[in-house]
Amino acid sequence: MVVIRVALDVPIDTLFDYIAPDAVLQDVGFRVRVPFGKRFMIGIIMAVSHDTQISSDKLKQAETILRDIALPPVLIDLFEFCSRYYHYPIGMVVMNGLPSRMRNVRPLARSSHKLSLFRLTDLGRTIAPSSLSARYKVKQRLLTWLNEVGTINQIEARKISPRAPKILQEMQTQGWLKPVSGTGEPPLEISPFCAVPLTTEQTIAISAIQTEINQFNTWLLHGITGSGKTEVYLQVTSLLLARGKQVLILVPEINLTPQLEAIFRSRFPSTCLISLHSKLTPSERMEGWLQSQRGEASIVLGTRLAIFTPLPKLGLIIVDEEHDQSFKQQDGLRYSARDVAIFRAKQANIPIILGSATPSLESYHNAITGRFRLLRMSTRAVKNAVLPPIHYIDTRTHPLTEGLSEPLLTALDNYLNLQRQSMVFINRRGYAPVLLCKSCAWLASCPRCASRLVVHLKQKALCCHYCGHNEALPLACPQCGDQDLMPFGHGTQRIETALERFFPNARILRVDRDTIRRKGDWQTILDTIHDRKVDILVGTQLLAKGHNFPHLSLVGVLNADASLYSTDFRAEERLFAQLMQVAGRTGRTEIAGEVLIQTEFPDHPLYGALRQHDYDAYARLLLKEREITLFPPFSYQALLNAEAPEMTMALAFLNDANALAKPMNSIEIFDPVPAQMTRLKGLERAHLLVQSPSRKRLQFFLSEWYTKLRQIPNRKVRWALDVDPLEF
DNA sequence: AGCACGCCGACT
DNA sequence: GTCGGCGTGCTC
Repeated sequence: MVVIRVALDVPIDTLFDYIAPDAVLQDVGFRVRVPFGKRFMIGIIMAVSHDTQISSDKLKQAETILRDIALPPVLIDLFEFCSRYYHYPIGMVVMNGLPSRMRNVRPLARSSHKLSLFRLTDLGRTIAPSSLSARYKVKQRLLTWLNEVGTINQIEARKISPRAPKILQEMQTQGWLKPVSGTGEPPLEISPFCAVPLTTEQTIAISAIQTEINQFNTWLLHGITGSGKTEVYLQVTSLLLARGKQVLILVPEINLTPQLEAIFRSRFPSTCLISLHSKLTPSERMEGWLQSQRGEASIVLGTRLAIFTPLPKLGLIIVDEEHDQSFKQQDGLRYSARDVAIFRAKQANIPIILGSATPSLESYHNAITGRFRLLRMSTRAVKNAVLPPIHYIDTRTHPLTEGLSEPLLTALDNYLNLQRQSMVFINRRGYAPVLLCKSCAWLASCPRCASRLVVHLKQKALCCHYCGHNEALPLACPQCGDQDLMPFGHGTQRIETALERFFPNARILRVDRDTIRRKGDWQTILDTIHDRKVDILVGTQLLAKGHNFPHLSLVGVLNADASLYSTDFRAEERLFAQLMQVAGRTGRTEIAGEVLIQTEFPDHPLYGALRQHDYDAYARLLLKEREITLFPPFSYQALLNAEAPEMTMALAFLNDANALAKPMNSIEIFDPVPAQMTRLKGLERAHLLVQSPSRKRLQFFLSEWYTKLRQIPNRKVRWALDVDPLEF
């Protein structure tokens, strides 16, 4: 009797056995349609066997094995590793990692046009976009793109206009375009053209990686902002493309994809590059997945979900901004794409590069203890570009008007007169974070969360930044009826308004999640900044991440101190990284920049190290503290999260869980406590922390504990384990 | 997660 | 009498 073991998208941590008379060993990895309870489901065959533990009266027969696309064995191993390490049901791990389109039985037709990639013919190159009449706006934009980037695919075209695919066909019949086959043949341009000579540090980094290009190594590329990490990525990528290998590049945020994509595309114009992220339609994602799986896509660039892409010829993984929290998924399968990437590189025996100006303390510790190989780049790549001086404005002696100090306003005025760009950074969107009634001290709070509602004056609304709850801005206090409601504190909208008053002639642009949504396009904002159509930028950390603004001279930081009081032991690490990133936005060209930070604690060691741009000194200081307190990276943690309608239920569950835990050597279990965000979306939340100096022992403990936890009869409590948690 | 069964209250 | 509330239990 032939039995197949199937992974199904259900929250039960087991595989399901089915009789499949026609199954063979080679069917592992194929999809299969099976009866499950009263319905049918699509699953993945994880194993083929001759015996089963399941009694024959329960055993059903599989309906059809869909032998169209198979998951390669390495991907199955990867899923199994994730299920084991993160203690999450195997079927849900598998389905989380695959395009949703695969759950559909509809044949995965390869629509012919999706593959096509176009480039200009010699005739096409002679046509200036501006020579076309304004009636052909789409055609103009397609030509401009092609002139700048070299190639265009269907997905990019559709972003320009929904009619673009048709117009591309038209341009092809006009003889302006020719299709390029994306069949993964080695690129014509093997060594990429680099306009600027490499720095010594770049050369050293590249040749170090090059000498061990065929084996597993975790390289920590610790390069200050502007030191040219991207150039190192490009050069190492070209080495592997020349060997016919595939390269996987992970970026933290979707906003960073287009930028890096454009750089890679212009450097490797005839190489098939695809980008994978959550904004693609299910079909687009499926198509990208298939191109990767067939080995046609040579460069795969994407957010954390891209780590589960099948890549038969994988030769290198790059994780850019490796310290970024976005690599950790915060719900469902709580995986760290960076850590999974390291596993994957080891599995494939290939190098992995973790790049950052401010590495996570975990990675930094691994580098100085020799587990990772450290590559440093401490000078800026552009000649004469220097790191900007950082000054502090003591807000105890400099009073604030609308959140802004007089020295900062003077500096803004100076740079405005010099026609240089400035940026004011405040990590809080909206107008004011609190709405307060002056007569009865009522505070606007979210009905579903333990959070304050944020005033959004322009939309005349109160918003919860955790659950999205939105209500009209009240005219009077709902508690006492007094009309004296006061917005308290400052957000980007309020700073924008204040700056408009202080500098009526300046062109001010606010950049945060709200304006991105409204304008619909991050790219147009970037263009506006690059074309110097803006004098003062006001924004959140969205502005800080990875972007290069050559005309920026002044960076002002408001409200940085908030993180210094945080109970989160990683808050300082994050604040330091964030301020280093913000400071790095300026002085990237020959023209020196300047950073002004408003703070109540200018003598805090964090600010001292920041002034020196000394990541190492501060990282070592933080590591000392972590060593004494036995926090990560000197211990490994797991969090048991529970949520329920009542806090008592959540805590009761955690107490039961605690009682079930077998006391073990070098495993420390803390008491259950309410989560930082006590209530979220109407559910009360609590957790229990487990800590151990040994990752192995922690894993051993968790495996045993998890099997017991699964047997607790499920009351109204939803629970999940978070291994290596970043949020508490 | 679905989807059943099952046992109590308020309706045509 | 039965429609429907959601507690409990199972899915190979």
